[in-house]
Amino acid sequence: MELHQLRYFCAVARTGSFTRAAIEEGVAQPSLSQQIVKLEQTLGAKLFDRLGRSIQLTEYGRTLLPQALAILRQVNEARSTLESLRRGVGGNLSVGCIPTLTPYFLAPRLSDFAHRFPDVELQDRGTGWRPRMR
Amino acid sequence: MELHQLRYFCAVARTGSFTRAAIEEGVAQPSLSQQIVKLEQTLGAKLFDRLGRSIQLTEYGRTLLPQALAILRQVNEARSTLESLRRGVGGNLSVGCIPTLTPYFLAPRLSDFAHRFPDVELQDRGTGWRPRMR
DNA sequence: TAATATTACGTATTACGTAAAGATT
DNA sequence: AATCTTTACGTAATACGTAATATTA
Repeated sequence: MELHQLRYFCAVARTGSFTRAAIEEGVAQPSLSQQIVKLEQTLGAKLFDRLGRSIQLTEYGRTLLPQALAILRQVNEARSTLESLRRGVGGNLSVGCIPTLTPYFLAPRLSDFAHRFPDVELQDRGTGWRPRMR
Repeated sequence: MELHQLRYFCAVARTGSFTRAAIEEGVAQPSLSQQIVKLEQTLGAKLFDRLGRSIQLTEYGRTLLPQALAILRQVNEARSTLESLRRGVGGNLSVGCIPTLTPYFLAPRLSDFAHRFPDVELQDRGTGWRPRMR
């Protein structure tokens, strides 16, 4: 399983065509087709049903697709994170969140952010908001 | 950026040594060293400080490491998901969650699960629990 | 000098492109 | 017949291993 194979797979899934996928990926159709076959062999599962001209994802393909997208997204994220680090990250960003969501939704994301950009200082400035007590 | 390069990178980071990493990965040292250099070139950033015998992650390396691990984890997850699908998934699993967490914590994970194992039926059996109203 | 990383170079794998064949509407 | 995918095959890129060199404790 290689990254370019996952890219090709996603392109075929998205376009529904080996030809269009090859054009988008900038490779020859046969090359792309080979890589898909190879991916299928290494995974031990057919990813597409070839119905003449049209293509349809198999159950395996439908299972792999979101994961492949997630992998590629994460690869791009890694690239852009390093790129940000090279250029330096600047600017100013304020984030708000209702208290109920803070521990489960906001906190882990802030934690990831702090991990990724260790040079960005985070501050809790509060909201000034208080529950009505009267 | 290739998957095997990320594997090599993580191995070096974990072992702190090109030699030990090469042994673990089952390749010759120079080959592994080359791939690390190549990875550094494509990313445009040095990942390790070479201090004679010992190796230390640079800031770029420290930034990349968790992302590389996440990518490899996701790749393995994709593999094992397909493997599970090939073997068929069986058994019986009950999941509980306090109401406060359900929408933000449990729901998206169940959604992912349902997406990954479309043949597994999910049921909400309730908890029998009710808030005290007296 | 012993241990480790890099450089140099030859080899084998493999991804790719072109051309031809097969298949479906 | 036209369009799309697969197969066949030659080429170019590249990952790998061996050998030699450099570097440090």
